[in-house]
Amino acid sequence: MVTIKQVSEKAGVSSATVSRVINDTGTVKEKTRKLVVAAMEELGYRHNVVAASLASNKTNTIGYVVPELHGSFFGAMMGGTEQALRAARKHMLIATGHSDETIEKAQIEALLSRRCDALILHVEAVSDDYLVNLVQQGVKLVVVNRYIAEIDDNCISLENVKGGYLAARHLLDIGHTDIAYIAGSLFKADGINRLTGHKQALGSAGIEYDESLMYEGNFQAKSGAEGIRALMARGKPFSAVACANDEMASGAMNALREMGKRVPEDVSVIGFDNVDFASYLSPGLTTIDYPVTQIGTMAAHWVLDRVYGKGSHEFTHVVEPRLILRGTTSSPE
Amino acid sequence: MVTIKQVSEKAGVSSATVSRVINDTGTVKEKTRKLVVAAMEELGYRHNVVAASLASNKTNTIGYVVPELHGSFFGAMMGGTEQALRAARKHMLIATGHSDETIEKAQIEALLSRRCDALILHVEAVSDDYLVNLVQQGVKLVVVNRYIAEIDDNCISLENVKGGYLAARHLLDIGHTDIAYIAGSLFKADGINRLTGHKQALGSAGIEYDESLMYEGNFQAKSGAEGIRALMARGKPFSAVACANDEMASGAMNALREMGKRVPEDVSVIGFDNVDFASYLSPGLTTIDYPVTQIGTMAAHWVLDRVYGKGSHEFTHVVEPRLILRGTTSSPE
DNA sequence: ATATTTAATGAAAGCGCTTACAATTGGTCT
DNA sequence: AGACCAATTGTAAGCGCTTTCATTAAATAT
Repeated sequence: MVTIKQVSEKAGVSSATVSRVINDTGTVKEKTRKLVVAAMEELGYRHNVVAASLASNKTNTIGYVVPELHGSFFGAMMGGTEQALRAARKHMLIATGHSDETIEKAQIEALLSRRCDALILHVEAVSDDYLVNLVQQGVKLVVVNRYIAEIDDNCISLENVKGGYLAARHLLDIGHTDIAYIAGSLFKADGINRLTGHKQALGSAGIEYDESLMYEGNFQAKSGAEGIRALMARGKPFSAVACANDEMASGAMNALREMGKRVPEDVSVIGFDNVDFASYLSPGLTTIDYPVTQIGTMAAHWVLDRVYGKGSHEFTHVVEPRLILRGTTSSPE
Repeated sequence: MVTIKQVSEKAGVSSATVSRVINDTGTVKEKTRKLVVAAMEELGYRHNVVAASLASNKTNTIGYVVPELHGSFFGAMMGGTEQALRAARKHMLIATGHSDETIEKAQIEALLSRRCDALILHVEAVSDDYLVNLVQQGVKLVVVNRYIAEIDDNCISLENVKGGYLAARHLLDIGHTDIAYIAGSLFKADGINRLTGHKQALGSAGIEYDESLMYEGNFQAKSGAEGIRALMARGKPFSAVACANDEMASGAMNALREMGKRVPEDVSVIGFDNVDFASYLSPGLTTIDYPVTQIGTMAAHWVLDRVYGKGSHEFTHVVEPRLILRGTTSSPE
């Protein structure tokens, strides 16, 4: 492997000067710069970022923890981050936490051992205190999709409550009064918050929330179908069902059809997230947009600004959900 | 930041010994090991992997280049890799190539500068020669979804031709003879190969391939819809359409419905890839399974075996597509 | 008890870079 | 021409670890 030393000898300068042209720091006369560049090319020099990181105490690497890699959700988020980071020549070290506290902590620890300059965390199992503590220790991190008051500047989150509200509000607006709800896992913040918003909308319309019209799923398509079957079995009629995410909504749609119900003529369905396949369904799924790519981009901007000082300060800490109207909702007959 | 030196002083041993307990190399008496561990905990020591990498000339990091991060395809692939790698305490540095030669090369170069022990590449724009050359320079890499004869041991690919064949074969088997084809971008190998398989199946059934029943899309849902409209406009009747991926198939299904055609009664549709939302469509999309997670896992096994010598040799270089029967195909009326 | 192995530790030389700081060069101004 | 300042380059001390080799301690053999 060619080193900076060899390049410096070939170019007849000191290694400090070679370092200067590589990093474009300090002042180097154009003539010597060319000399160095020529030497690098001739020797086939490849910069050793590991050594540079050790010496400079900077890795230009961002650690990223997400629950899972499969599915389209986290890919969209990371895609937003990557695009913004690439322009600044930063790289991403990716790890999955599997919504398990031990794994999440181990992954964060591993990323810190690798001296990531900053972390972007979509973690679900680790406690607020743990994260607050990290920040107090001086770890640069952004928490995504989670709000923690003590470190609110480090958080970027969606107003899940509002999203839940918006979905129910839409169904109410077009005339539904008997509205079922298929919730996500209620041990997750998203699951609870979306349901809370749903209840608020019902309340504001003077409709009492009925526990027997709620089914707790687990955010997977299958549980959406199971939810419909369970709900129907309870015998309580409903003309619309709000689901805590699009996967469950698609499962619900299929189950409804299997039971001979038409969507939206017999039952309206609304999802949450607006994942890419929502528009592929037929009819297209009415849903609540979770601007996931935008959140990923904002996390990147936070890091660029706060950690590398290249900021344009282009970020907000709370993003707004909004209704995406497609074909799975209509007024009750 | 606490260093190995400070730990060694606190524990009353040399830094070499501390290094030995951290890496579990060499022989350390149980008693001194405990001493060291206690000192590490007391001081809150965090191993500096960057320094370790420089000294050992190993980063335990695998560089990963994929075309894009969004969509569910690459997430599934990386998920397979991550799971296998995590068990071996390796990490993934992720970069996107955007199917652009300049970007792909720059990303590969960047990952090499960061001294990744190995690369996993899903690249589309870079030439075969370029990759062969890298291998000859001693770069450890796996090329995914691409076959290059000179470095066949470094390749893991799907038999795309066979997949295309299987899809058409299925349509033929259930009685279709007028079969349209919506191709992927034909400047990509996948696009060409899948179409080639399609043609072969037609040929083997004694049916002549008709250019006017082929539409070149671009792998996006929208182009599937456009394909249907273009095909219908040509006036040539068809009772089935094979699509080069699931996104286009879903676009095609929606366009067919908009034009008053039922799927599968009027027109059968078959996709390719078996992405996660294929089963969410209604009816479920009949498609060709591309075992993407498995491919990701195999890439990891290749690296573990060839680069770290932890191999169980659990990998094959070619994976087989297979038919997934759901509800979008049926015999013509 | 002494010689011979083997296990456990330490000393110290890097790994390839960055970055004060010092030294040199080349102008510019009186 | 002499003084002064800015631009350019070099010197050398780390960054925090791994690893070879030498050394010492412990175990086994004779």
